[in-house]
Amino acid sequence: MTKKSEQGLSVKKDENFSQWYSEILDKAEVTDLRYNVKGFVVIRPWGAMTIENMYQLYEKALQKKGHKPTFFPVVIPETNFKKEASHVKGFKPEVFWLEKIKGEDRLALRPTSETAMYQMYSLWIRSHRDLPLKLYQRANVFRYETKATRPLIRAREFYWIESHDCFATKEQAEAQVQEDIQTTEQVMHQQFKIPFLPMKRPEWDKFAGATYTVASDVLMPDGKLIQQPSTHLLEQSFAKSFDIKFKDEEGKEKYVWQTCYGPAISRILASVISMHGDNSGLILPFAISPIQTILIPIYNKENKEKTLKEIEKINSALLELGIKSEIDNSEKRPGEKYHCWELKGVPFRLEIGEKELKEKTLTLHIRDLNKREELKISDLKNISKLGKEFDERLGKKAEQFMKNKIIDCKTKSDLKKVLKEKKIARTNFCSISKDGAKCAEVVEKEFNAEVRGILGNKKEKAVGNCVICNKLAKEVVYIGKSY
RNA sequence: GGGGAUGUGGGGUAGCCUGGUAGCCUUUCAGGUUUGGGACCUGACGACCCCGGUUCAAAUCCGGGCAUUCCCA
Repeated sequence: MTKKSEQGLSVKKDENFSQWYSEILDKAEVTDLRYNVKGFVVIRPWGAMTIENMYQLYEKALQKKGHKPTFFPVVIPETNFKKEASHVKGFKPEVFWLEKIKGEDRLALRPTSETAMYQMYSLWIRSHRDLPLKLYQRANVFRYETKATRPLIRAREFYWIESHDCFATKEQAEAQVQEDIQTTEQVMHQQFKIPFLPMKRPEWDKFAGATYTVASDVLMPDGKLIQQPSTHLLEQSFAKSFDIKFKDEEGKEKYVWQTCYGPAISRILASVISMHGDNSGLILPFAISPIQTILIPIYNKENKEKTLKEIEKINSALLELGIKSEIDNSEKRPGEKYHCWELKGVPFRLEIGEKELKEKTLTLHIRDLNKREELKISDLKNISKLGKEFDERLGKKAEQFMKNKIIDCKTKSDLKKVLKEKKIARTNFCSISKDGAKCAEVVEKEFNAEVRGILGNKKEKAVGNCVICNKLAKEVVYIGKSY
């Protein structure tokens, strides 16, 4: 085995995605899997800094739409947790319970925070003037997953944002669901460059306690769908259980209408890694990379001092421009540095050596294109523009990947073929209310796939019959394999 | 959900069948020489997943547990 394959990635992304994914997490120093508790991983600085950037962009978008931050306790008393019946039923098997402390209520580690936050909401909301109330928190949550866990993809602890909103009317709450879909579009798609299908889930697959759920499905390179941010119309089920009421303009007491929204940042990172990465390692969008330009000095004894001095100047200029820039001053040789930073997915590398000093230029290496260009020192200010173009290329590529994978199906054999090709089927289906559950079971048994739902942000009209039972179809659904 | 495979220094592995000295590559650390695509020299640190059983003797055989990983549905 050559040194190169020992130190770089030993598998190709399209040949063995699972192994590629595990290896890249380790070698790019995103996570360390050796913590040795099933479903829990250590997130290392490179991963944590990326996650931090993602959090900031997400929170900024939420705040712009009127959400305010909070922090709630990680523990939820059992009595609270049990207040909303269908919520308990849905989550009960997944809860980590703390051992009971004598004389105190038993405590759950939050799997999600409705039952923590809403008891406070009932204290905070009194008048229609308190509405809408739109709060969120940055939180880690705990779920006892029984399926196979995968780092960042399906873990027993994950890092997310959950926003919980209260309104005076149902219409406002439904508008919030649409706003949440827009937020996913603006952040996950426009900024992280992860395209998605907003799927209104079938009745049998909605969030425990919700009237309906719209979840974003993202396609992974192995052809499986992964659920990303989901938004839920809770209507008044929790409001009634937690007694969240307000007096309207006429002095009438009413229950609030609620929604909640949960983007799991650590899981979105899994999609970012999987969607954009290549056989050389990660490719991080310019918008979220902890380092946007890495500067590599190349020198010999004679010009070392001069080179380092010049590179300091360039680094300062970049920092001044608001670019996250760093100099790699380690004692590794240039070639090793190239490989290292390509593995970590830094968008741009600037090389500065004798040639550049002489010509007052820089050599710019572009990660996704694996191409070198000459950049004049006077053109440093173009880096942010180049960063935008960098992200646009990632976005286009991702969209193309997704677009080519949604195939219209009319028959069971179409369906079989499409799923075998690791694609998503778009097809007529009898119903996503309870009536359709039987057909969904057939899909699961015969094709090992799931009915993911209908588009959540616009209506697609079904013309024809259900692909399974052949009765008149009410819906156009999307069917795919999933995580 | 079902099935298979594997646990040996930080990482990758040999040894296991046929019980008896834990070998190799890499990383890390120290010092030195180097610096335009994964450098070299010298030296050092560091391991048999856990619990039980068989045996004079267990990395090796047996049982259980835990963990990792792949495949299928």
